[in-house]
Amino acid sequence: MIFFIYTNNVDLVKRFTKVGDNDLKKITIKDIAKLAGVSPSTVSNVINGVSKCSTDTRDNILALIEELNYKPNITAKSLVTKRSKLIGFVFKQDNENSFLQNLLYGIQSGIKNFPEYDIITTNINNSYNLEEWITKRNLDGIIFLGMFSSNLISKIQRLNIPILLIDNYFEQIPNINYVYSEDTLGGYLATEHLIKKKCKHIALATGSLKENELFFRRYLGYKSALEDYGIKLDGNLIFESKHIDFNSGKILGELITQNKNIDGIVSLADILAIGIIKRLNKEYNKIPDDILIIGFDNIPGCEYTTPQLSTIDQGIYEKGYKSINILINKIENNNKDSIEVQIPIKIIERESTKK
Amino acid sequence: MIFFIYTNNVDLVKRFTKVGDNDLKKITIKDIAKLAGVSPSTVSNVINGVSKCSTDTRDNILALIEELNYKPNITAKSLVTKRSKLIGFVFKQDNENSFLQNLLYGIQSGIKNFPEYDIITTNINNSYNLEEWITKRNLDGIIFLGMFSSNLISKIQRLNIPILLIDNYFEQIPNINYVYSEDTLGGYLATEHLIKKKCKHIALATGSLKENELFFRRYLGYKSALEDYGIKLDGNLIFESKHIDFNSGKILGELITQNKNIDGIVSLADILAIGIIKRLNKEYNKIPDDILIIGFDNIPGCEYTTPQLSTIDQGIYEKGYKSINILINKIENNNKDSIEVQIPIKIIERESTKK
DNA sequence: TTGAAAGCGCTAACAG
DNA sequence: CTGTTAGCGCTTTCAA
Repeated sequence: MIFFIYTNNVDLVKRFTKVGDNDLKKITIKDIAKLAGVSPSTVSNVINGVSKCSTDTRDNILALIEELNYKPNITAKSLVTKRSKLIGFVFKQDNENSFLQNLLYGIQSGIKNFPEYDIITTNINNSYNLEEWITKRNLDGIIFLGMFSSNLISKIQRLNIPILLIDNYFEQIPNINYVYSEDTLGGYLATEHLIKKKCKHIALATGSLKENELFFRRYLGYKSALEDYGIKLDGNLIFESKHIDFNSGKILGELITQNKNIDGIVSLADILAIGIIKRLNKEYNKIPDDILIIGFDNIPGCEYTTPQLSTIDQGIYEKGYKSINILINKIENNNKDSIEVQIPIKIIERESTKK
Repeated sequence: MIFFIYTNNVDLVKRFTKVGDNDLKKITIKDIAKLAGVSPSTVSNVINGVSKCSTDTRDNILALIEELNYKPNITAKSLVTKRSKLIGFVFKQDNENSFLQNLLYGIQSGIKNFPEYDIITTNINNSYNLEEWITKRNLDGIIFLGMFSSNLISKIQRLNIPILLIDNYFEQIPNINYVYSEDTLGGYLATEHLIKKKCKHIALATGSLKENELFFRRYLGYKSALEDYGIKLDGNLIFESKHIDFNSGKILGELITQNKNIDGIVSLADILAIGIIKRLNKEYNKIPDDILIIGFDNIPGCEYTTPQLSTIDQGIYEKGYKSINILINKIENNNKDSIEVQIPIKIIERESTKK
């Protein structure tokens, strides 16, 4: 039988426990208790800071914990407390989430403020049973990135754990938390930016406005800006795409080239804008001389295009960081109120609108 | 006191357990046992398929499990089996991992072949104690993406769990598994591709050849190809960059423009190539007329540039998918042999080498 | 301020 | 083929 020790003071352990020279033992709360000459419950109390005890025993126990590098077994703890300290993170493949890395990195960094917690990820497909996953792992909370059906979300809600939606806008179901960008403002600023550059016929490239509230909000910003500057909204200048990817962008680009009046494009997703640029460059190399374009998201690809794409930065890292903070606070405080947080956006001017 | 039921047959439970109308109860193995009129261990045996039992009791138990939608509590199981069924996935922010999403998606998809297992992620920074994380969560195995110091890996190894390194080449430490691409072949094919297009002075854009074995192997392919086609390797045509990102690419591009002889570039990372293209386009718009360029990785950004970047596709999704498979098989079979798997690469010809 | 005892939900001998 | 028992490492009453 081999045990493992994760301690620097093997001698101390050997002195008090039956551990041979070649054995290794993993320290438990009992070991600490025995060495400190107290009961396991006292050690547990000290660790968790519940009920006070004499400074002496406290210090003694803490010193031992430190010296033996004791780490409580989270599994055992979970079993009794019914908390896994595990947060689920769910995302789909289908959206061009070039920013997934950043977001996940933000989440991972943010969760380090809560040393007990960890992030566990999955994706879903038709046959995948998310409820089972949550139940099986006894998740304490869950984050969804992007659009998921309200049907799914409602189901998950029955499991009675805090839910946080990133970049999703549903009918406001209680006990669901939202983190998104200042999307409407972003749409406004992007449009205003073009207006101030003297664009008169500003096209809108977007995902589905009926099915995707995210785009709809950005669209509202576009609309308001036009109104504020006395430009009439022209439905013919709105180009919707079901899919949000590079090739769909090229298709929109194709359509846009057919209207020679257009002198500005607000693309509500960078990846569409990148496709549009690709298509426009093919026809005539006139960005930004004849036509300006601005995107939304600030994905890395914005820098790769020629010309480089102006855009609305949506603070992706911060989104992840904030999200995990909010969710864990909900969990810890057992707070059922629904919260909505907007991450500030900012405009990034690059070559595609430099005139 | 409120319980939760995750079952469709509340009545059945109520009949046998003290559960009021408004209570909900979470099904345990004891419930199944009681309802089936057997002992918990028998249920456990059936679930885990150990030791045979009469078809009758078996069917009966299975039917109940199905009907009550019983899911074993993985935490309780972990506590006794000492297996968390949790695989750690560690990556850094610093490399431009535009492919992280794909890779992670591959991992997540692959892990669905092992319904008990899940993937738990973290990143590391200077102060982060990875060993503590692994210990705390009692991880069954761990995957590293990219370069990590052999120092770190050795430390982790002491924890005695299977380790799998993706895109990393260390001195071959035993019990460590490797998944990487056919990097040398890729370097060879990329170079040969340019040679066949009549390039005579082929520059190499790369990360550090001393510090990063990944690039070194790709470089070996470059070198072999030149040899095979009787072209002398010219050290002046090798451009190393410490960092692998877009801006470093632009810097390399700057250097490359200073040697007017160069008529082909093999870039051992797409992201460098994209920067190079950006810089070259500024000077003279002569890709692919005067100078060809091919990258390595096939990240989405390859399509966004003008011209679009030819490259070596390294099967990122498959890498993730295979990796998790290998690792879990190691765990399940308690197999200590070290394994190395190469994911096949293929050349993708786009505009930047179309001549 | 501390400890004894029970138990979270499961598995693993060992008996029967 | 099945049940009894003990116990994983921790927390949580409750009593001392």
